[in-house]
Amino acid sequence: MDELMAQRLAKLDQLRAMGIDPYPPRATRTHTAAEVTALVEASDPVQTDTHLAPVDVAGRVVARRDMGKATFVDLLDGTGRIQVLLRQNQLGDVAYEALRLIDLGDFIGVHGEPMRTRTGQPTVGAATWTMLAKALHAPPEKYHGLADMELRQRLRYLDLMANEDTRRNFTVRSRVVSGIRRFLDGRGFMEVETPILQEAAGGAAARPFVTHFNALDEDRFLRISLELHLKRLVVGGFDRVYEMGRIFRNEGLGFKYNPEFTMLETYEAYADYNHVARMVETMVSTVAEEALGTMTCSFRGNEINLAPPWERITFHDALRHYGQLDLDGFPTAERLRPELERRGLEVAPAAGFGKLVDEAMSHYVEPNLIQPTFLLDYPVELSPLAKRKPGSPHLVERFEAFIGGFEAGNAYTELNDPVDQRARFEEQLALRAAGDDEVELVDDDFLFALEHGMPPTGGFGMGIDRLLMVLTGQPTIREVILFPQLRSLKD
RNA sequence: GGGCCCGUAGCUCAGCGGUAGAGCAGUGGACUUUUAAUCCAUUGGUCGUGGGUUCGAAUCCCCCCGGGCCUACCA
Repeated sequence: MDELMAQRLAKLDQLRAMGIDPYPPRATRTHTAAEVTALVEASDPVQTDTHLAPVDVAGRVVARRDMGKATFVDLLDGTGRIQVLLRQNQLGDVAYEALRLIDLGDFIGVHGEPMRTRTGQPTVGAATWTMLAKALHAPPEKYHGLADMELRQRLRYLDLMANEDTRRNFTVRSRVVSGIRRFLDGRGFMEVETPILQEAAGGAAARPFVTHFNALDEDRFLRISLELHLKRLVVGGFDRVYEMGRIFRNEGLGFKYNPEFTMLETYEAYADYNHVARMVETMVSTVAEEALGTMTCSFRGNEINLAPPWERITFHDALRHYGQLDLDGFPTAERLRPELERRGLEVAPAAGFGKLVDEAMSHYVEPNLIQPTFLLDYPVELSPLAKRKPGSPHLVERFEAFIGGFEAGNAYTELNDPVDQRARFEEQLALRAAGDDEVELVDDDFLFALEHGMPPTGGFGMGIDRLLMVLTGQPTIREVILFPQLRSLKD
């Protein structure tokens, strides 16, 4: 039925008949592909008879060019490609004939001298070869790679095998994540882990996933943010904490949405949102420089420069500037809604002032914030966990960071007044009663913690996946998540 | 959830009422410095699934399955 697989299974049998284990438990490798290339580059660049000491390389067979009594094979390992040259007079007739049993996708090891070919290509001239692991399926097409989006996501290993860009994106992701940890650790932050299964999912306005804890016969919610637990730790006396971990929101899929995504949150006692802004622009630009070698990147047709300082503009000024909308003239939901409707914006009937303002901002301001920008001082209705701005009781000390036209981070001077916090939760409750089901829930346990005193604190949150979209220049979040959510396949 | 588009060989794609095609991969052959190797020959298909229209369906219509883009809610 599956003829290609049957052929490969037959080759397995032939290998075993020759006394060769097609899946040996160990491999010998003295050099990676990159190391051999460097070794050859560092030696006499002219092709000569000078002999370098033999090396052992190992990798997946990704290309094969059979020339009769000489065969070229390209091996791919974690560091890149290396060409090997297998010649009948070097290997002997039996070992050379056995090359028939090597297919694309197999892992082999080669022992031989590093050399250059006539064209100067660094190559290992094989003295012997070893089967390391036989593949039973053919790899994707060598030139076009794996292009089908669905296959690339469902069979990510094939995507990684075939497409160098994919390998690069996830390599960058790894470097960015470790770079962020290094940056924060270097500033005296302590990494902590807080519960994913929670009795109440708070800290953000989003629908949670629900699961059930059998032993206690109680429902649990998967966390939708990290905020409330991290602040409890600040109450407890950990001055600088952060967590980078998966959070879950029971919402739709889209080019910038995956229901599980990685969130970074930091909390720094004795800092405010101005401190945080300086830290964020320094952190993102530093990490970009480390991971990409540059502070500029290309995203959705724009060249983005991440070098600090980033642009700063207040929420009010931005709406005035980009939307010709002056909130001073529309201070309540009752006044603002008809104005937005007059302008042709669609707004939910249950939307309170906060949601209306947010809608206006998303429509007029957000798409214009291509270069990194801090949008400062949000309306209090939109930010139930942020501290009010002195002298402006309707504003809070909050910023969102925008890059490439969408939100990449969110920060505030944390609300540490437990009485005000309780009042804000209750305002959210009123919104819920009015029909908005995506609001902050009252969290009495968190309030009890705040009542014990939390120092003035600057907090920050950032979607790592979205940052990665910008840094790698990928147009969809699925390109920076190894295994994005997909509908399950039914027979 | 709504709109538009896509599903053909292991992979990348043509074909869009009249005998199912190409390139790569595979198989056999030639070739000891190639590198998208080249050259000769050749195997391989329930055309996503199920129904319908038709003398005849990969092609037209409908249902379903999966995916992509746009759109709405959420970061």
